[in-house]
Amino acid sequence: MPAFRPVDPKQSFPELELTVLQRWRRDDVFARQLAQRRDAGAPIWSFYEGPPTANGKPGSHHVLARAFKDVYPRYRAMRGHYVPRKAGWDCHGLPVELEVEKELGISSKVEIEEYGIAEFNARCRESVFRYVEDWNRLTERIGFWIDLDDPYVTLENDYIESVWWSLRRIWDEGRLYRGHKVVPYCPRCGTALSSHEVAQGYDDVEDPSVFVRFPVLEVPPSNEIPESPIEPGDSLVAWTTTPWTLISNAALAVGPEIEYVRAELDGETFVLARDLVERVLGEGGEVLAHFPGSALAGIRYEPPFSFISDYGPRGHTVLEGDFVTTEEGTGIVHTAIAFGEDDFRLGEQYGITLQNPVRPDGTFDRRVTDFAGRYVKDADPEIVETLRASGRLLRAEVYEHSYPHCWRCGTPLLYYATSSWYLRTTEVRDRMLEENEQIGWRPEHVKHGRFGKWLEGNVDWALSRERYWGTPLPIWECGSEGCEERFCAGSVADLRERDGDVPDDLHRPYIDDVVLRCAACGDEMHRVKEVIDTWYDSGAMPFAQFHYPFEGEAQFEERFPADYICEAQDQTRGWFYSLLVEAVLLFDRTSYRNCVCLGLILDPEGQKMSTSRGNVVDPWEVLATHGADAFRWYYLSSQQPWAGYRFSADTVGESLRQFLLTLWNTYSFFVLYANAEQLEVSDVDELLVARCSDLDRWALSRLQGTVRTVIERMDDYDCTDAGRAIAGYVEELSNWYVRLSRRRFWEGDRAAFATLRHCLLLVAKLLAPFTPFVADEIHANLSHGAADSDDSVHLRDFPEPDPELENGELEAGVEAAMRAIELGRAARAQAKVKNRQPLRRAVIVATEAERAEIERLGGIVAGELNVKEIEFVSEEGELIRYSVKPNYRNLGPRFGKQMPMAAAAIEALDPDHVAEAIRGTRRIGINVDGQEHELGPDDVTLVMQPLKGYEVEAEAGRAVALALELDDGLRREGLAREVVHAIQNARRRAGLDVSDRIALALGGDAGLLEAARTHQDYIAGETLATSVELGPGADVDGGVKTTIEGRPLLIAVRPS
RNA sequence: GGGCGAUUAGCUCAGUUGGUUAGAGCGCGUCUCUGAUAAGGACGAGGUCCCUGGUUCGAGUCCAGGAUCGCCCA
Repeated sequence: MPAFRPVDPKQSFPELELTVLQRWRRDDVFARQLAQRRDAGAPIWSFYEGPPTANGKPGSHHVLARAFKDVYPRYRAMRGHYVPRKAGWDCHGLPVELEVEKELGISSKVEIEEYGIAEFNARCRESVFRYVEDWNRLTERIGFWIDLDDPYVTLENDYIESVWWSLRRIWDEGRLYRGHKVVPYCPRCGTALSSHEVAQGYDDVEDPSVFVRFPVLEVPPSNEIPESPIEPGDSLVAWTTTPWTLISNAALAVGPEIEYVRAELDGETFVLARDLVERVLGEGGEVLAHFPGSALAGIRYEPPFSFISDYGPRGHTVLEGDFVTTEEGTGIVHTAIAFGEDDFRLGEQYGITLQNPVRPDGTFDRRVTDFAGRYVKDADPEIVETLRASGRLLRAEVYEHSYPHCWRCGTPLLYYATSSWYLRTTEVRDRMLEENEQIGWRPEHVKHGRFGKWLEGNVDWALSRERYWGTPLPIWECGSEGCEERFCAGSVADLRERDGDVPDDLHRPYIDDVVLRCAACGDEMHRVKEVIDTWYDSGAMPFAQFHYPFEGEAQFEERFPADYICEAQDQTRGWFYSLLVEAVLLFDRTSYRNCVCLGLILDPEGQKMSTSRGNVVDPWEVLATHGADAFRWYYLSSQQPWAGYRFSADTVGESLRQFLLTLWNTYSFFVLYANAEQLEVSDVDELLVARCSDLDRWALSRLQGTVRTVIERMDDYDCTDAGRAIAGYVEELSNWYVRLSRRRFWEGDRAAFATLRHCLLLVAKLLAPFTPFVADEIHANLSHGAADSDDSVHLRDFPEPDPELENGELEAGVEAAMRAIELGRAARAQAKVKNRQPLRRAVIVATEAERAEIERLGGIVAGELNVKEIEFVSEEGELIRYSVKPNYRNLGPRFGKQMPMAAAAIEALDPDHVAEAIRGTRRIGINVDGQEHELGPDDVTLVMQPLKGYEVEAEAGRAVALALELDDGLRREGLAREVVHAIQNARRRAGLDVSDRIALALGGDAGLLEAARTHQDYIAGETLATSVELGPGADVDGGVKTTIEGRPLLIAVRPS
């Protein structure tokens, strides 16, 4: 029974992960990690889960978010925090309703109401959990530790009640009000559309484009323009593409800074913006005077229609508006308060009375006698004709532009003033900006960029939706004429107190049946019909997830605000905003301290991944082929997450090969030889630094720096750099430490085993937040061996760097040795001399300091280069030539403009003298522009030029030269190594284990056999041969035949 | 139309406060090594650092303008 569970070097990671998952489940590891910290009174590190909606299958982009939501909590937990992680589900909203509408084959509010709100909402309720099992399965499979057994669910009565509580708080502060606003509105569906919906429905259409005369009636005295005063009878010219809104014309708007003219054409006088005279009037217009728009303010004019005239004192006058441009039209803007956002704002600013003669179905009401009952767009041609008949029409054209349509029914949208409930967020705008300064954003630019800009432009939140499946707005209004009484419920108890009969389900339609008694007049109060924007639900999660303040007070307080949240960048105006604004409204502070924004997942062609494009990668496919660790590792380390990902299953495979397999091979190497040596865990669990080799100490030293970097980067929410640091270390461990130390492992060197085990265990801990499966597997086997244990790396503390194990000089030395090895290998390749052919000597060019370090590792360097001896040539060697380069970084600031001259002067210096100057035995200077400058050692760099007569490779001041001449001894040795190589291949072909002993027989070419005889002990040792037969008499029957340098060799290998 | 971001090798990405020969991995070609490896190593091909100006002794890096792409919003 081996001490360590044998490791399959070709292990399937997906299979491995499933066994680890079972272990976690069996040992209840997640719960124990939580309990361990909680029971120890560890400080809380708070994470808020942004709730997904489970009415669709989770995709690969959800794996991205969940990987990032997992990695930092895991890290913090290992660093000693108690990190509770409560799952959540977002349940309400229009997308859910649309899904259900699609199922039912209906597409309008009328149809929903015919179908029945109760049944409709019941279907919505069912729909939002349709894929919850898929979500739970995926969440567990990718190792996202979050408490799925006790999630917050936004449709539950408790959650709704907490939301009500918050709305009541805001109501009490006078920040929840009913107001009017112009919104994109579909008259056929009878509902406003969200901006997201509007964006889907832009379409090119042809609309009428009309220029209309607005005759001046009266010019206020203060506005007289001396040169050429506007006179009654002049025509102000305005332009519109929606003639039907002219019926509601309430004012004209001009830009105060824009220049306008009074111009004559065919005996008629027009007023319009200077820049647009030609476009509107043609060539013939004669300009009489020009003046700024402010000179027009207050002018009273005659409106084109007189159905409605009561707009208040500033009605049908010229107003100043900051939104006016001269890019199209006339620079004078027809203003219809109810049908445009700018118009509406202008109306508010000047106190224009809001008049809306268009009914919710898009038809004119009775006041518009001539057109009453007509759908507004259909009335356009007749309206134009009427204008023509009355002499008001200056010009009518057809205008093609992109205009929004209802994406469901294709009806052109109207911009339409409708009443909504608002949160007065503008009152806390400055507080939000202040709190935003406290938030750590990743990437940093979000703070003052996308998010900060959004906050600066804050407008009151239109909270209500005239829909069905959402948290009902808890406002009851008195139905009695003239009674303004309203009541905002802050709890279920509030309703009961007012004798409301509270239903079991707080959703529509049941809540609509709750009738209260008006406190003022005693009449009946009914709930308003609206539900609230589902974003409010999600922003309420800091308190609503605990049913605060009705219960869960302690939990709320200890977890508020969150230390960390993470979502995709599109949440800037979604969850990131709703969380902040609600927290500031209710608690006057932000609800999160750090926020990581994730980018988009694109397909390999750079196209956004979406179901409609059909380019989504099924996460289960990735998990089945490469596994969760590879999936996570790709996301966490391949690049900064906000940059977005060019994603395909293949790129995940690449990160698997690149990193996880390197790690796994190193680990399996350890286990293979530890078991071959029959080591026990206790043989290697103590790291005795005193018995370690330089290379051991090097591996340990590099590890400390890696630990420090990982902690520093993880504390800064930069798992990308942290992951890359780990990958860099694993690469060094595998390709330098293990490769150069192999012989020690074959020979059972305990210090090597203890070192490698120590490093791998620490790497497993560093990796635990990243690749929790493979980290736990390696940790389990190396710490306990084959013994069964319920220990887990995830219950351990994160490593701390140990300064005792750090050795900067050693690291520099090994670095120099590595460079020498790399250069030597290059020289061999250049000379086309195989590595197996020993050479007499390598000559290494190095500084004195490097020389000392390389000499410490001389054996390793000689072995790697396969040379008998190493010789050093330092600066003083006569074979060396130098060239001198200026150090721009130092000298640039000193010489400034004279730098080019200084550089030329330095390059002309005698390199040998510079070398002496650097050693401090001589002083040296240059003369630039008649001025003398002394140079210090840091001002110049010496570049050593390679030697002559050797095969050399050189780079940046280092060089390695190889002596290429061979003697018979070296040749024989080279042949012996070729023979070993051939025997090893034969062993492998025979299917022998690395530790199997053999009986060896060799036949064939006499020269080869002679080399083999000379180095018989070496060959036997290398190939684990207990007996060696050589020569013509050797029993090579059944052996394999091969050739070395064209000479035949027969090899027979038998287990002994 | 506005805001934000990106653009470096065929592909995926690094590139520090501005410092003079711009890097890595993958892929490709040639060679090599193997007593762990799906691996490792060497060499090679492959670059208008998106473009144009500017600042500077010096710009992939800083500034301005433009192009293209993406996101968010109108």
